Amino acid sequence: MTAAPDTRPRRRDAAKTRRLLLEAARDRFARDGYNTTTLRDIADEAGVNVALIARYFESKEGLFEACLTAAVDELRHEAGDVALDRVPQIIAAQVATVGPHGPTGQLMLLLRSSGDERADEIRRGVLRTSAERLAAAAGWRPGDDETLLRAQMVLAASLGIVLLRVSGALEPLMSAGEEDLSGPLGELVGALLGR
Amino acid sequence: MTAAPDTRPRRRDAAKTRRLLLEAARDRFARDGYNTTTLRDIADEAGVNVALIARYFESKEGLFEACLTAAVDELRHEAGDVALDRVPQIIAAQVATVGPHGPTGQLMLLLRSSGDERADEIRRGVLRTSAERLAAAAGWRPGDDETLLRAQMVLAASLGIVLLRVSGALEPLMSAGEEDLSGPLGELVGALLGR
DNA sequence: AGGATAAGTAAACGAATGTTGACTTGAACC
DNA sequence: GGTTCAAGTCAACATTCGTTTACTTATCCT
Repeated sequence: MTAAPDTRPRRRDAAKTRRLLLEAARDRFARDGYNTTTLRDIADEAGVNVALIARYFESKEGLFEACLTAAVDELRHEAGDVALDRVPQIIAAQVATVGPHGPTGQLMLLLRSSGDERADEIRRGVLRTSAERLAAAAGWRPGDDETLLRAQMVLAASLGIVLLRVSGALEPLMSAGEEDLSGPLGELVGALLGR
Repeated sequence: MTAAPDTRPRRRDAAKTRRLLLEAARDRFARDGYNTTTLRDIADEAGVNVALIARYFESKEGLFEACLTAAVDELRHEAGDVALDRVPQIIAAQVATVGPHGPTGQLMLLLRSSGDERADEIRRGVLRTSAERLAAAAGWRPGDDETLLRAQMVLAASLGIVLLRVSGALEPLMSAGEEDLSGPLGELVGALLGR
């Protein structure tokens, strides 16, 4: 019997607690912002000790940075090059799945400033490449500032909708489903990045 | 010589320092959010002593609430009932004047949560009536959820653009002027609340 | 079985923050 | 001029937060 990977749940599992911390941190950071969220809140929500954050993520900024890069990976995985007419559906799906207590609040992380220079750098990079990918779907070539501006406005609109949904308590926007959003979003994208 | 109101600058002027504190607080709250901003920062920026905040505004939450109501008054003053085709210009003007160090960051206050229940109540009220006024310009009547949803999406888009301009460092969106924004905004509004 | 090592815990530190109270100073009024 | 009271200052408080340190306990290896 050679080395079969042990799949039994271990009472002490570094990878698991690290993952629990990361998930809890993403939820809290996305919902409440960087400065409002305390490490003790995160640790409690993950059910582990506060000191473990320092062990696994060095510091609070390190944890936030890990949240950002994790979100970046998921987003990158999700969307490659897409056709323009599928953009509204994708945005609607992303926006709709972000409820006040929803699981996928990655988008919100892009708006939550930490003050940390490196985290801000990552954040800017994600926003910039997202806008460029969006613009590219509308036939953007480097130098075409008008199209890029419009793509950034689409991105800004999407983020604004997410923000109001998670923290705004505006009806009917908050409880609107993907099917309610995709229509108006389609017209919005069509108007800005036009057919 | 009867009681002519004394217009000479007084070395000690309660109303003036109160105003200085309020302006400094609005700038910092709008730019950095509630929890990130410290009372000592605000007092330093206003050039007065920290303890005066407690005297004039009771507490930090009281100060934030004062900022919100002040912003509400200005916004209410600014826009009564307007025709739909003038909406994009108004939004563009509001959005354009909000630079990273600009003076009028009232809109951002609507997104900065304080956690305080009464402040959140005010915030929700402003957002709700703004959306309804916007919807009314597009012929909305109570019960018409589709139009209201679209008006809220316009509002969300505007706030998202402001947010990315003040904290995003996205070019060309950040340095776009009112004349660059009014065109695309017009198409956005037209598409969502459209004729 | 027994030690070695990683995983987890508990408690405390220093710094920063909101808030409070006593004190000082300037201006208005007699 | 002297009194009075608001306007402004100073210093300290109790908490909270991020972080560190020393300690305990479970799991793996020989």
